[in-house]
Amino acid sequence: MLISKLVGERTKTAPSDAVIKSHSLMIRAGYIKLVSNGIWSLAMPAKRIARKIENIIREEMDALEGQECTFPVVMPRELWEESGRYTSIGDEMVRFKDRFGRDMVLGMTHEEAAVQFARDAVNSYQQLPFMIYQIQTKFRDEGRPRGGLIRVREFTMKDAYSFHMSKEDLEAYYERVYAAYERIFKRIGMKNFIAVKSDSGMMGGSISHEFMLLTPIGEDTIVICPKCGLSSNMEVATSILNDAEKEEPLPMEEVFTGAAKEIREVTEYLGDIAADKTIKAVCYNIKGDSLRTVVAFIRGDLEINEAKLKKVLGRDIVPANLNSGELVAGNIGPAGLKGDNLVIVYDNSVKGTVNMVSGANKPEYHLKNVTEGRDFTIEESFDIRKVKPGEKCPVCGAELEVENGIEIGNIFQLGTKYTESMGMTVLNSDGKAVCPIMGCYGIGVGRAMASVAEETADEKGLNWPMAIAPWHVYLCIIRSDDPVVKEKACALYDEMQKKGIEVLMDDRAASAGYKFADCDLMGIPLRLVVSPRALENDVAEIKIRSTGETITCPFEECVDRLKEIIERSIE
RNA sequence: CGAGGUGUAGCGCAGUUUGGUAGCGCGCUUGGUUCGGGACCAAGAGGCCAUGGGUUCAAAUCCCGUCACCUCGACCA
Repeated sequence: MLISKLVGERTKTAPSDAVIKSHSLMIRAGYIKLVSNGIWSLAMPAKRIARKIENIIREEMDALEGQECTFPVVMPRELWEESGRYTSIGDEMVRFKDRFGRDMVLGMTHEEAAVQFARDAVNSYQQLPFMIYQIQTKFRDEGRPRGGLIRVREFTMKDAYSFHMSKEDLEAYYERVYAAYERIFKRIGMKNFIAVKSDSGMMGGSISHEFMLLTPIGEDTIVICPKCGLSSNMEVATSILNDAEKEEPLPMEEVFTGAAKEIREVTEYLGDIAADKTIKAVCYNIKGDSLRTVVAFIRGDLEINEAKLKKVLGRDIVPANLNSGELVAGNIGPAGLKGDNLVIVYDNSVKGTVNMVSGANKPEYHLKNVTEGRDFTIEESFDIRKVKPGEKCPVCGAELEVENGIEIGNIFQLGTKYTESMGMTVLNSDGKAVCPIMGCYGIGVGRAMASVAEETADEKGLNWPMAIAPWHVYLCIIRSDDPVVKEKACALYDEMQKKGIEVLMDDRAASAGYKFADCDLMGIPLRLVVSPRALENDVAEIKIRSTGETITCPFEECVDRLKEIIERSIE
């Protein structure tokens, strides 16, 4: 490819609205162009990277006996009603009518399509297990896309679906996919990633993992044990709290606290009270049922984990509107709390507490020395709290750390949610119809690309690992107006292409510095300079983008040297 | 969906306070001089100032509405 003909504008100045490296640099290097909020066009270099990532994924999926298919982007409402997700999924799924007035949806995931595809074709246990996958466009109408390709509405995803006769078989296959995912992310050049236990959310199913790139810009929060390696998404992470000191219960008393409502205000008002000696109430409404209010009690220094609370309730929740009800916002406490339509949930941290401060359920007053078992009684408590750094690992007891990550892939043990709801059965060896057990496995291609960019870019620009670089070599002609130089460079260009080296030639009549800067910005791993100076000495100069190392070699040998470096860095 | 911010040439921005001929840098075109880390000179091209409605002799500028984009939050297989 000649850079003079490459469509995609490279700029010296960063777009003012891009706040993360990969977003800003991919725009500056002419890789991506915004079309609409969360919707991008990819220029040739980005498309080449995407294709290389896809091919690596494809190889690994094929090695797992995967069968590549394509499912449709547009599907009819009826298909999604079979699984019940036409109504259970919210605004994230785009719905529209076709010209005949039929309800259609844009695919945001393809469990329904995969089951619909497989259920008629597969009739016998002898055809299982199998895995079908696709690499295709998804559309999810995100509320707030951000960060360039990190969070978008339209994107390319590899999604795979496996079908098994037994849980054991699924588990064994799941392990193989897990290992394949680790290989995929390593092969595309990602370094600082981990697999974490995750919430299976609307997907259904039980066991699931997310593969996360650890980075401060990540939107997900991950709890990691530095000692035993246990790592979980914050949504499901658990920890052990330090035991409270044993205390004798003191008589409960009412204290005036005026306008103090938040824990910080109350502890400041009362002077000598620590936040962990308080109980706070956090209120929610059940989604679609605004009459009922969920009151979650938790120790004052801790935070409610809404994902866990949702699971305990089995319902979706939204922040409560307390203006209309009988609750006294800011003064809610477990002792003496009365009200119709209340759903009270206690966090484990409140169980067995002694001499706590909590709301008195009337304006301007709190209670001191509230003691569980005497002033109120917990029949059942749950873990509905967020883990904080420094709390103890539930497995080994070491102090947990909290980091941010970008989710770049996930794997789920789905179970029979879709095969049951959509009526997919096969005959087992006893001739009995059973629903196959499913797993599903996703990787976002664009997000993986942006994540690698984020991890490898430096102050000069992008910096692609050889395995996914848009081109291996940036052939930089200094003095392209010199016919001898130009001729030599063009000969090299042809030779490299014959030998399978992917090369981008800078044939422009620009200064050396200008070209070097573009090369660095685009992040091409190797730079080959052909110049009058080098030709005079019959040498060529190779510069390695990632290390800054420069190699001077005899002109005749440079293509072979490049070939060798490329092969060494892809293995 | 809530709060805040921004829309002026392909990109980055000034001009808006105090209404009066649409500007700068980069990039682009042409010619010339340069030529190993974003060269220089000269001459050009390119804008319905997001959009709709007001106010005014006159609106990028003042008023009202709408849209788009960005940030934080909510939401998110």
